[in-house]
Amino acid sequence: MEKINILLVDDHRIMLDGIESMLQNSPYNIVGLCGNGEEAWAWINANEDKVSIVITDISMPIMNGIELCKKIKTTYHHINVLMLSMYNSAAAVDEVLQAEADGFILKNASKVEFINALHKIQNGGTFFSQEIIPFLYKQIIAERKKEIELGILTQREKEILEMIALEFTSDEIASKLFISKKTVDNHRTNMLQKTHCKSTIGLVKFAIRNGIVSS
Amino acid sequence: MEKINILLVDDHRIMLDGIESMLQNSPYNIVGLCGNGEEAWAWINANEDKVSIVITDISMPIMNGIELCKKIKTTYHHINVLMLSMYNSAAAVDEVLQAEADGFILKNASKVEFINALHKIQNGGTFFSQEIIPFLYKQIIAERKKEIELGILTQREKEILEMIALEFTSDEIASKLFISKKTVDNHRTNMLQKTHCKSTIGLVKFAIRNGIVSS
DNA sequence: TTGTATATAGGTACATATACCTATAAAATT
DNA sequence: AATTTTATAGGTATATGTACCTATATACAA
Repeated sequence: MEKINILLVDDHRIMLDGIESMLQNSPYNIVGLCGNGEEAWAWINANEDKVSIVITDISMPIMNGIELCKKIKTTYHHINVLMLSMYNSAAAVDEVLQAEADGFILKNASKVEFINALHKIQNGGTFFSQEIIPFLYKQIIAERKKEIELGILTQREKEILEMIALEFTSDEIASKLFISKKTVDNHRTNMLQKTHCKSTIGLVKFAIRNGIVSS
Repeated sequence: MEKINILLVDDHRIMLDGIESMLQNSPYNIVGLCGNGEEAWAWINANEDKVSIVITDISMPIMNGIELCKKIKTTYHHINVLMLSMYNSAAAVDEVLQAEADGFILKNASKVEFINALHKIQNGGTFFSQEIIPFLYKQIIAERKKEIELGILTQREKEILEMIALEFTSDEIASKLFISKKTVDNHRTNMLQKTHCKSTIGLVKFAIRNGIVSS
């Protein structure tokens, strides 16, 4: 039986060793080891037909796993990607999904789970650690809330809110948008009502919370 | 030659495997494996004379490596501790030093460095990864900057800034602090000057940026 | 000990924001 | 076709914040 070729990408030597020893006596064959995304990307470009699955850490120097995954997915559709992470943070899960990885497991996964993930991915499926699921769920709920929270404002209101949070006064905003100061103030009043904020300060915190501006 | 007994503590199975394979054909003998600090602490209390060196990860569930190290160092002076970390953050290094660990290396350390660290520690010495030094320096600079940013405000100013960011008006703050509104306004003016902000909005963003309040 | 920073408080003037109104035209929705 | 939302703009009054001042007592540092 022919073995499945795997490229291992991780900047932690111990991790590479650990995974390598895990895959002994399995149908998976490690054909390459890389210490960061850039190295891995060069390797793949030189050996695109020699690898079926790329197992990559998320946080690495120079080029991280997310970027690597995005590059792979836009150029080599036949290569599947399994992401590895130390922590199950909502942000990480989100990034992995956006990078369109085929699987995401934590580094404390058991050998059984690991092999299982590879098996599913190799067969065109996806695999996400059980531990990630509740986090993912929370993330989805949070995203929904975020959209709802932002959804209560119109495009114009968001535009004005951004300028408010950028420390422009109503007068300045009016000038920049070629509208009356009075109109800007009306938008302010409406936003205060909609967001149940007491003052501009609350609006600014709302803007930061929802990613309209950064602090 | 008698082997040196080692207790391995890490919540990542792959990491345990990796270290175990690294220590094959070495004078070190792994006599126990634990998944977190609490487990390890119980193990040590039951086998205090069977272990010479504890190799422990820093971040673990229930009880982390720092706490474990502190407990070991206050009760069992003869046990040496080598801390492992995924990242070389200044905060981590600082904590490791405070916990009085005998060594601190990163998880991407080579086998040679690993064995070297154990050797030095076993002989009553200490070992810290070279890789930690430059990062530590940067981190310290960064920490200093942060402290400077917050340090430009007095305690009272920070107190008032927090209340401002919590959407209280000067009048309300004055009432709560039993001072004049005029005093509060003076603090505002001073803070605006110190932080080079245009208005309260800038102050609030400053407060959020520096962790005085959350958005 | 002589300055410097801090916390306090007042005056005056001006700038900015907010709370109520009304009103109109275009766009979207029902 | 009728209704609602959105973006626009005005009036008036008040609330809140900001820019300049001065001033005092205390604590801390050069």
